[in-house]
This record gives sequence, C-alpha cells and structure tokens, in this order.
Amino acid sequence: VSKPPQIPRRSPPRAPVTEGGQRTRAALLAAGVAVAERHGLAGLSVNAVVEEAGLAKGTFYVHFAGREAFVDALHQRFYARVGEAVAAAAEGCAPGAARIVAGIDAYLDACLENRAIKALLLETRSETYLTSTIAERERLFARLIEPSARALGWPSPTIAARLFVSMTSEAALVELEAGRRVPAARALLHQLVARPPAAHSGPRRARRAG
Amino acid sequence: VSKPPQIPRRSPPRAPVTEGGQRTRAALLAAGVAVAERHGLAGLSVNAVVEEAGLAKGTFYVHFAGREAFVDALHQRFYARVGEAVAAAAEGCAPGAARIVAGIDAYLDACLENRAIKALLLETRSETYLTSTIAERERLFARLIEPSARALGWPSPTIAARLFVSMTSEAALVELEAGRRVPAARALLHQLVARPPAAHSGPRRARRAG
DNA sequence: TGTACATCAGTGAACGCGCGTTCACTGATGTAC
DNA sequence: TGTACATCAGTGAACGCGCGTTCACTGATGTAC
Repeated sequence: VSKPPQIPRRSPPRAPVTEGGQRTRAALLAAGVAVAERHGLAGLSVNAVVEEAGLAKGTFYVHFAGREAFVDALHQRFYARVGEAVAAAAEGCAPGAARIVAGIDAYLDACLENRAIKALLLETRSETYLTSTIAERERLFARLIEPSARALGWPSPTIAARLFVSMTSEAALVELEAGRRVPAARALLHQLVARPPAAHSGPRRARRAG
Repeated sequence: VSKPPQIPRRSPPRAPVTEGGQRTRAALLAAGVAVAERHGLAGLSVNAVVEEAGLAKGTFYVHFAGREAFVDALHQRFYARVGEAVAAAAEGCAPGAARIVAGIDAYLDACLENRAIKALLLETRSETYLTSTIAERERLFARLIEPSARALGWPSPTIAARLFVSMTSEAALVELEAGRRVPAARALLHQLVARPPAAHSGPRRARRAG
C-alpha cells in the first residue's frame, strides 16, 4: 500500500534561513516601499511588487503568506522604526510637556525619512481586514502621550492623547507635502502642548481645588 | 448610401427626467450608503450596490458614468449636508473663537447623523484617482476656519486651520465609535480654541508689538 | 382615432482584465552513509 | 570519493474570481401628423 503523499504542499513561510533567502525577502519589502511610494496602497499588488523586484510571482509566496501578511510586514517595519525613534527621544524626559514635544519632533522627523510608508499608512484604514492589528499599533502612540497628558492634569488624557496624535499625523502630512520641515506646524503643536486645556470650563469651577 | 449609424451608443448620464428615473437614482445612492455602512469603501462595488438596490447592473450605468462618479456623488452629497449645517451654525458669529466652536459642534453633530458616509470618507484617501476633487472639498472646511484663526491672531492661520480640522475629524471618529456625543472630546476642542497659541515662541519676542 | 417615430429608463448576458493564489517543477546546497 | 536523499529557495504557467463596463435589446410614455 502506498501511504498518502504526506501533504508536502507549501510550507508556511518563516524567516529565511539562507543568506540569499534573507536578501530576497528584503528585496521584496524594498520593492513594496517603492511601489507604495509611486502607486499608494491600492496599487500595491503582488504583481507590481514582484515586477519591481524582478522576481517570479511564486517567490513572493515563498516569503509571505499573502498580500495581507506583506502589507502588515511593511506596516510593522515602519512602526518599529518610528516607535524606536520616538521612544529614544522621549526616554530622558519625565512625563510632561517636554516629553510630548520631544516625541512629536521625533515622530515628524521619522515620517520625513520614511515618506512612502507614511503615505501608505494614511490609506490603511480602507483595508478593513487589517484594521485590528494596525489600529492597535497606532494606539501605541496615543498611549505614549497619555501619561504626559495625565501628569499635566489635562481633563481627559486618553481622548486628548488621541486628538494630539491625529494632529501630529496631519502635521506629518503637511511636511510630506512640503517635502521639508515646516517650523510653523511644529511651533503650533508645541504651543498647544505648552498651553494645554485647563480643567472643566463647564458649570464646575473648582479648577484649583487641590 | 447608408449614413453611418450616428453613434447612438449610450448617452452620458444626466439628471433623470422622469419621476421614476429620479427615484431609481436616489435608490442607488441610498443603496450605496447602506453598502458603505456595512463593507466600507473597499466593499462599495457596482455589483454590491445594484444587488442592494435590487436593480440590474446596466441600470447603474444609466444613472452614473461609472463607479468613480458614483462615489463622488455620495461624497458630494455628504459634504453638501455637512457644509450646510456648518455654514448655518457659523453664520451668525463674527470670525473668532465662538464661530469655530459653533462650526465644530455642527460638524460633529452632522457626522453623527451620517455615520456611514463619515466612515467612508476616512477611507477615501486610498482611491487616488478621486483625491483631487475630494481633497478640494475637504479644504473647504479648513478655509471656513482660517479667517477666524486669522482674526484671533494665530501665528499660522492656514496650517492651524488644517490641524484643527484634522483634530475635529478625529473627534468625530471618537464619537462614531462611542455611538453618541462625547462631551469630553468637544470640551477639549473648545478649550484648545479658546486658549489658542500665542505669537512666535522662538527668538523673536515682540509678541505684543502692535 | 390610428400610426409612426422619438425619448427615456431599465435589463442582463457577455466581455476583458487584473488580481491573489496554487502547484508541479527545477536547481543549488548540505548531510549521511 | 561517490551516491542518495533532504532541505531550501525560486520559477512561471495556470486557475478561478470578482470587478467595471458595454451593448443590443425591451418596454413604457410622449408627440407628430
């Protein structure tokens, strides 16, 4: 009796073991960045990526489970880089205005250096199946700001953090469109941080209760 | 001699002339809203829309030049509604903090009432071929804020207006996720408007020169 | 009143296209005996 | 040293699928004569 063919199939992609394999995987990611830069996330097809990289279509699936995994890998990479830069910049400062400002600047600089991916990220909301992982990573930045907001005594630190992240993201877009730093945008962010909202302005008036 | 068939082809879609035609066009747009609500912009295919509306695929092309024109029509509709609400709310106020606040509130309320479209709009950045028209419409809101920012003496009114629009948009998302008004988010926006950035904090120090 | 024609809206089968994915295969390199 | 086998990376033709769009057609309504 011949035993069933043991399902050789295609093994699920894992980190390449050969040097050549590592280079190929890196080349695919680099091609992804290039394609995204030119055609955005919508144009980031497997076809376009392998053509850009000069590889066969099958090779793509040697290294990535599919398009979704590929986009996620790009995303992860970008956030790792930016996250490191932001964390490094914020490291020295205690939670507070100076730390937010340091983080904002590091974030904006990192975006300028990875412009393709930043633009790509803005489009990511449309690919619904990815949103959970991606939204999570984005929330990380808000969580970086939150303690500072809390330390500054802002009334709604969680929401405030989120709004500030959104604003910083828009500032990054302004700079990407300009192709350079835009000091006016940064100054605005800095000043909004430095002159933060006070406690409730509503009926309650015991602002300096403590 | 037989004259050439005069190219009857398909006439380019224009406003329907019959009452039935108008109803059909409206039904397609309503179906588009429903589909967008469930599946987002990426799921907003012609197939899905006509199935939702219970019409033949050909009918779609009787009323719209194509998918792009359809999405644009949805977009236009939403902005018309929101724009009206915002303009009406801001109308009474002279440019200044009160006007921005009134506009922000009207915007947030309108988004809560048109949640499908608001969510859809967030994804619109990914469809590159539409961006020009859409980006233009979005800039309208920034232009609504700009004179107020200028009147308040903010250092970079154009950029400030854009950042505030982005923040308001994020606040709309917060509210859509919560499914209700989020007073904390609104209070934050109000306070940031009320305590705006002063003139330059840099080397120049003649803040109250005038 | 009857007939011919024009206009408008609606239909659904058919089309071509690009997409993501699969798979049987090749070939290089490493390892066992 | 030679041979057999395993592993890993790479290939490209082929597949099915859903998409946006087209088109010849139907049928209802209005208008001219």
